[in-house]
Amino acid sequence: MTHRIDMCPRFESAFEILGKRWTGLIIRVMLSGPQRFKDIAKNIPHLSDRVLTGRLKELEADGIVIRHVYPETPVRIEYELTEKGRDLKHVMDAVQAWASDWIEMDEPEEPKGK
Amino acid sequence: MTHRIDMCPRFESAFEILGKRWTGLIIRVMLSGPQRFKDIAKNIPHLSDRVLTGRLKELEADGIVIRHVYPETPVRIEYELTEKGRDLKHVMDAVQAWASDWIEMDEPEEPKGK
DNA sequence: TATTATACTTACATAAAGTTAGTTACATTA
DNA sequence: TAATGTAACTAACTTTATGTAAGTATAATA
Repeated sequence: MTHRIDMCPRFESAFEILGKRWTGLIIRVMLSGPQRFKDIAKNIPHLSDRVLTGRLKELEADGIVIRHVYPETPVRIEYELTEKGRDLKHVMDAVQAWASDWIEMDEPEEPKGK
Repeated sequence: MTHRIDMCPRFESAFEILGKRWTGLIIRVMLSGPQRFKDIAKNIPHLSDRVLTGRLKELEADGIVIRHVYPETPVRIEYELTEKGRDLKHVMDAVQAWASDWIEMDEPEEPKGK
């Protein structure tokens, strides 16, 4: 009816994943290799256990992450990126490049005067 | 204390912007040139006015978008990406490439059997 | 049996997003 | 002059997502 830009549904799908809080940081941390739950949590300061659990499940459902269970004592569970997940490195690199060019960091991490 | 990966604060900042629902799609639509409020809304189906207003303000505050007011009748307001915003094209291209490689679209946009 | 550690769950509070309706400003029309 | 129409919001309310704190499951060990 009206002429609208043809928004690629794959692009929309991609942003349903990336456009959620924490997802980008989780993937970035996992790009350095398989990680245990607590290691991911440790590397992403304000991320809660509850949300990390949810995100890992979503990413697993999306085929971006695999969950490995090692029946040791205590049980060891590792999360690893699939090829699909590792290929997001190109996206993360682009974000990093943009951030390096454009984000200033004069103020400390949590500015008070807000 | 513990050894954690040094999460680049610029990267975190970038994902505070990109890691919000709709932001990626809004920027993608704006990459095709200055747009009026209603045009952006028209090109992003399920995005509400309320959220679009908020996102445009955030993006303006982040220096990614400029708001131009043309005192015509009725008043015409156009939103345009700044250089900082246009430079996000590289990120969007990487997302598009990843999505083209990895996102399947067998099922219709809103699968029923979920 | 009690203790310890990891990887979750659950319950509840707050913040963000969705939905619908209304407002403002101005020119055109009746 | 009053009614109408349009774009760009804004307000009120509901629903969903996230934050926070505490609790659970499992298995080896003391």
